[in-house]
Amino acid sequence: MRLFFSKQNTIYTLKMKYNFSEIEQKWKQYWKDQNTYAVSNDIDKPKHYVLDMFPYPSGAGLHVGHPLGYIASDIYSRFKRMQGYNVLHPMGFDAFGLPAEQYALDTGQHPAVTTEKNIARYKEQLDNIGFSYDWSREVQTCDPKYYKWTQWIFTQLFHSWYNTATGKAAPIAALIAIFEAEGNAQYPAPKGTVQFTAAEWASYDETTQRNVLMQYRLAYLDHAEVWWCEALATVLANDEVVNGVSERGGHPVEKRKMRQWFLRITSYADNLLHSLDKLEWSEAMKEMQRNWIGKSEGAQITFGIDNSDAQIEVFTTRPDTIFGVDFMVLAPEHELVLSITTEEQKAAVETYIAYVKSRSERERMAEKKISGCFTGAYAIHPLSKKLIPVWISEYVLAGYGTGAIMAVPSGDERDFAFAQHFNIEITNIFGTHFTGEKAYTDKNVTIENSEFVSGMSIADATQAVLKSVEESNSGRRTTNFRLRDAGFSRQRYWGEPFPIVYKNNIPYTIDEPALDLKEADRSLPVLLPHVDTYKPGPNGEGPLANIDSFVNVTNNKGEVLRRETNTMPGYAGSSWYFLRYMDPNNEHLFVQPELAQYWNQVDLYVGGTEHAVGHLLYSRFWTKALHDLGFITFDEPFRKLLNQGMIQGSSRFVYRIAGTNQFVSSGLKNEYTTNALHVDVSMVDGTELDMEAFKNWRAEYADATFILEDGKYICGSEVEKMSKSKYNVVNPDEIVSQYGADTFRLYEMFLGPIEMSKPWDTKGIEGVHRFLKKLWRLFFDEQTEQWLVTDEDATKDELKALHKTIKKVSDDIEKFSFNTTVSQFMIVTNELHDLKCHKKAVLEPLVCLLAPFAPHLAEELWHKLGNEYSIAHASFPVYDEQYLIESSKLYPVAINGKHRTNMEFAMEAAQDDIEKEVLANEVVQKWMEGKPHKKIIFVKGRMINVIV
RNA sequence: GCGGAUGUGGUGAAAUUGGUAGACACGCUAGACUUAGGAUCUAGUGCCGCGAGGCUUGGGGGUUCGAGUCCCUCCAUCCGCACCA
Repeated sequence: MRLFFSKQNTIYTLKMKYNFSEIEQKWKQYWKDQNTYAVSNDIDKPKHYVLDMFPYPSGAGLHVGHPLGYIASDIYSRFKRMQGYNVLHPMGFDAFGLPAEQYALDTGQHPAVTTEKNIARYKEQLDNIGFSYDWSREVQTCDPKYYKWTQWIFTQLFHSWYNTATGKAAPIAALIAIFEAEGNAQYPAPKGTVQFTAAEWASYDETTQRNVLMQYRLAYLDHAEVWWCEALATVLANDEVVNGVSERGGHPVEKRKMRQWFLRITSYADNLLHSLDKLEWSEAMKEMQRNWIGKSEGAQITFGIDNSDAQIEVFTTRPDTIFGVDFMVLAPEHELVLSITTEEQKAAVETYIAYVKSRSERERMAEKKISGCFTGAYAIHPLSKKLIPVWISEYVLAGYGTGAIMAVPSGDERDFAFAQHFNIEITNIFGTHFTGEKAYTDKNVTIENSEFVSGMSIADATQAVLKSVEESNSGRRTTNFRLRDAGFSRQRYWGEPFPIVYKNNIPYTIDEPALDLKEADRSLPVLLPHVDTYKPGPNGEGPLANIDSFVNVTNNKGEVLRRETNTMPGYAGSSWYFLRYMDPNNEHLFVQPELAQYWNQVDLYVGGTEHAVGHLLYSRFWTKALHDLGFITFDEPFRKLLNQGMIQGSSRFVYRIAGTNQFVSSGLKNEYTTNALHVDVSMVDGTELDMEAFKNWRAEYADATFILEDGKYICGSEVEKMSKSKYNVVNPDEIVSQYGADTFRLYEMFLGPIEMSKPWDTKGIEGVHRFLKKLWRLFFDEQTEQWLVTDEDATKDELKALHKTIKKVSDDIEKFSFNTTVSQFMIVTNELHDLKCHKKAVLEPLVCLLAPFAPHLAEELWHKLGNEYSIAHASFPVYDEQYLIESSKLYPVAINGKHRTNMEFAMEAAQDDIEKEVLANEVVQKWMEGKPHKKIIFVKGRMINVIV
């Protein structure tokens, strides 16, 4: 049996050993007592705002992947603070959401209770890692003091419209004034078709007027499809629907239209697109937003229907191909489908629609199998007057464009595949370019076989067709966006209630005089009521519909009115939280203007790419709307964005021989038929399984037997997402207690570039831990328990090592290249050990450099060096070029591009002299094999290459 | 399907942006010190080869005196896709 010696024994016998747990506890307490990280609104100081995407506090707690970005932003914050900036670096919680509600459904525990518990746990875990947050500025989106202002912003959006003439949101009162003066001829509704004069407007009753205004509001009611599960009598989120059935219970689901709130983000599509240019985000991230917004220029063209008054509007980016139209395709949900379908096709169309109802949008887009159904109807070509069959197919989506396309199989791949599959004859409009084998999609071509545009380029043909359809009133130029208005309703409990009450089925915000609500019901926040059950309400409504005392409001006239029972989605609270940190306790304003002006944009925003198009787009939209309405002075929330990668789990597998309780080691598994099973990574050292631990893991493995290789059971491994179900989760608390927070912080940074995904490997942490111990030994002799630091003057070599490090560290932090910074710390520590340097003149600046990375250890050494204030307020060292100048360079010398030897030359040596010396060199002569040199390439300070 | 990214030793990675590929670590091998080692120190460690030397940055091709880096092409893996947040 092996003997294990406890760490504690050694720690207490050697006092001067690096005792991270003692050090870290001491300074955490000190920072707390001294309020070291409290941020004042000192508006005379230069500011820097460093923000993390706040977490959703899940029941599972943090795993080692979560803090990666937090560590990076903390390093940057501490760095900026030491450079003299007033740094706002807050943290909070995105605390409304589906998981807490699901947990409540399963266990009956109130989401408020579990959320509070989870937040407490998160804070404890975060504090463990030594972050420099100002917790007095914490926000929680589920706190009524916070969501009061989320509701307030919603109210502003409800009472606003987007004025296309000014390109800005404006109060709805201004729109009403316009309607009263001139009707809406100059201000058509974004998606509506109503037109009226001032006189007509005046003649409308309140209901009609409100309905018209609804078509303009930035927050508005409309109808949209949601996943409906009859068995659960509820609406489901996309990820609650798996393989076409509900995740819970596996019940069938279908899409159903419901009245929902929306935010008119599409009004800002162009603005959101163009102002990307002024942001310091990665091109990849901007590209994702551009694609999401999906601007495309084209035309909307109207096709009549034979024997019908109905008209089909299509959107196309290729009006030039209009004479190549061989069929039309409507989205199966298109409103005209049932009315134009002929009797003979009715049954087939209905069957097809039923099939599509069970399909998610993503399935439809990814589907390679072609499907569709002929409606029996024929459209009339607006120019050639030819009759064109009208089909429906899932590849046309109702939400994009007009939900209908003109199909040009010779020029579009999907149309081509569709035509082939259904044997639709293809018109060739590209002459010899189109072979009949596949669609011709190249844009550099002459259009043929197309009446008056034959022989034209695509550009010319596009203009000619547009002119023609505009003249015949059958089409117009339009810009289409892929971006859709944001669905803002959830039929759920755990979210912000809407500050909306209905009167005569018309929504009003609670403060509107028309409702005449009692004082108590007229002010924000509308509190989320306590419930006893989280079951859905009737008719697909959320749980709030079950609570009569919430739903019914009696106004001053004694009328019983009805509250909105939907709640807001998860992104409501997260769309503006960065503003609240600036002034978190203000009871009168969502943020005081002077503070918003001072703290301004977030200078560095750190978070994962998974938010590329959701959260980041919505926050930009809210910021722009708040800016237009005059509440803040900037129209982009996040100036610079840093995306951290994911830390993946490294899973371990054992291989059970099929039908037995015998497990075979990884290397021998191919000799048997086996099933791979995840095992908990904590039972595996590297890849070697602790067989005893495994037997004790679960009763079913108690009498497991093993087939070993070299006396060991070796596990298989695979990199996967870190998750409980894969038993590969590593908890930061464990790492911190074993190695300390400073080691943990350094190791996460050392793992690789911050924006890259990488697997977690606990084994590698020894390296950085060793480095900290080695650094410690520059200050202390562990054997003699002596403080080694002296006041001697530093040598040239020592200063060079120091200043090289100052330069590298400062440059790398600005580039967010933290992994190379840690390497540099290791390099300089190795160098100082070799130089036996224990001089304060070198070590003190070094401690300051290290402070953002390993704040506890740095604080300890800083105080041991005789400083009385926190290192958080020390100055970051600045390098001096004079210590870095090199007088000579060891050049690599290559012959014909192959590196053969190295030769040292003075930096100032003349090229002629260098060439002479190189040619005279023995090694060089050997490789030149007596041949004359053609030329010599000399790059000063870099290399020498001799060509023969 | 669309969009975004990534491929370099046994492993995580570095490379001054076109100039000595593999810094810094992990792991491994050998040794020193030690009552002990999961402390510390020393040496070695991309691959092939006894050696001289050759090969090597996912595969193939190209530009260049010189390519991990630029261009073309193919392959593989990961992430997102609108009600998870």
